[in-house]
Amino acid sequence: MADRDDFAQWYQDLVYKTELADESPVRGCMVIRPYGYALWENMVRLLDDRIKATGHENAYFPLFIPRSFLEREAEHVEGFAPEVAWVTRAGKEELAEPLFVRPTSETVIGHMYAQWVQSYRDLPLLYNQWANVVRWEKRTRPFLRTTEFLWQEGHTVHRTEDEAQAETMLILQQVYQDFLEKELAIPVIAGLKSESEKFAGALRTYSLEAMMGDGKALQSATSHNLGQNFARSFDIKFQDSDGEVKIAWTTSWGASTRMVGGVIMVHGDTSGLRMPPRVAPIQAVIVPIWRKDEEREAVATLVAEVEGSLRAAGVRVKSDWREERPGFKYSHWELRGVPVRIEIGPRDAQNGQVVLVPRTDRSDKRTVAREAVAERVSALLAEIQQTLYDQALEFRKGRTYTANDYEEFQTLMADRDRLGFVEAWWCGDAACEAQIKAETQATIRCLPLEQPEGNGACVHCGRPSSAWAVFAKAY
RNA sequence: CGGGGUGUAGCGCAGUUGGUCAGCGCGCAUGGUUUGGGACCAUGAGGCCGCCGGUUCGAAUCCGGCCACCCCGACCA
Repeated sequence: MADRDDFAQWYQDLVYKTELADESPVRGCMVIRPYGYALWENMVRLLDDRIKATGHENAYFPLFIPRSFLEREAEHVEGFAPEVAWVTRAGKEELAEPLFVRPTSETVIGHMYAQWVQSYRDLPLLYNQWANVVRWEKRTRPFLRTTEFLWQEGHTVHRTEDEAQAETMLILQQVYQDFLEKELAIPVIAGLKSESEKFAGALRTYSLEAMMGDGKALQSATSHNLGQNFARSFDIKFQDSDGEVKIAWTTSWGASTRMVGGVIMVHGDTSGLRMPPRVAPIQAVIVPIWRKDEEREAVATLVAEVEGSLRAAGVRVKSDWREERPGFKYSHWELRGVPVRIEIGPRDAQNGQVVLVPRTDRSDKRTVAREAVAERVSALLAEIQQTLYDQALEFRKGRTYTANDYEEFQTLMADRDRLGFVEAWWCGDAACEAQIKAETQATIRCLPLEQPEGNGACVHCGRPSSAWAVFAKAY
């Protein structure tokens, strides 16, 4: 576990050792275990709150979709066909029309929307669904890329292009960016995807890019302005107030269990996970310490009291009464990333105090009076949440570079110990982008929303460029 | 789908000139001593050595075929 030099191995070991997930009998699929699922549930709750707060409603659409639907949007087919799983038989019967397992639901939802939208008065239509999807990827990694994964996908319909664009940005920034930064303590860069990296069938794709502990980028959420592409293919039309029949504008946006991988890779350290308190399945763990029976009794009384007051204060707390030595329990919970450890031993029972130890700094032990525990733990959780964010941002800043020429660019991308984000001008030519990828493995993660003034020379070809891009190796 | 690798106890591995080669560490069970940073002792449970076939008196070990998984690429949230 201490070996983070082999980051991929460190990551995988951590996922399994901490019991977040386990391998399944089916290649590329994983079992999300209770500890991992509890984390996901907390993420779902906080993200769902934001989705609803911005006016969206949840619905559910079917897992199976008729083959013909996939073929309706040309770019969409091309993009997803290679990784689609098919159902061709039910029992002994061959199906008249094969069904595919949704890799995403634009098609079936578009089909339904066409029936539900008649008038401009029906708009906007703002629905979201929480679902599983299947993409038959060649190469998988737990949470980061699994054959089946869990996510939410929002699908909206609008009257005007401006409205659709506003929705796309609202989701990107007010929903996803806010969620990632405030709840997961993961700083992200919001930006526009290049043409070659955009969603199959979209007009424009925006994403949030986060830097992992090895300097690679993880696309953590995406928001697509689909323009009228899907509306045209699926016949989503409405009669406007001027009496004219118009084609609608749609968006879609998604965030998945991949974000769990982000939490691991952004915050994890050589001792294991570091759960952001806001989503930690267990925010504080009480480790009772005793030798003799009478000590245990005195300790138990204080543990019960502290546990009660923490629970009353809304803290997710657990007492670890297992017959193990304290040191064993410390490392056990550190590995699992519990933000705060509370040690309660005979000395503490005697003095009416407890010892708080933040996961972010084990040497920072704090002795707290029993009456003040709830307040102090709550404050400490907030402090840890902030510390994790600050450290992640600091790390990203330290590994973000500006490349003035291609040689410098290549040097940066080749140095494993300094690997990170490289910002540079880009001419906008897909050929240039492809060559950079072929030569350095780095891709354009996004064109950040915040663009510098003026323009410069493309880092690859030197032609005049007005686009400022973030390049990185990506997951 | 190309290149490389590995299949032996729940996990990690050793054993592969054919015959005390069914073993080690961790974990697990029971009992005891321990307990403020990953304890120790004792006693146990647990494996058709990936699968199928062949060679042989005898195969984890040699031969042939198959399967699975992992790593590195191309594809991707």
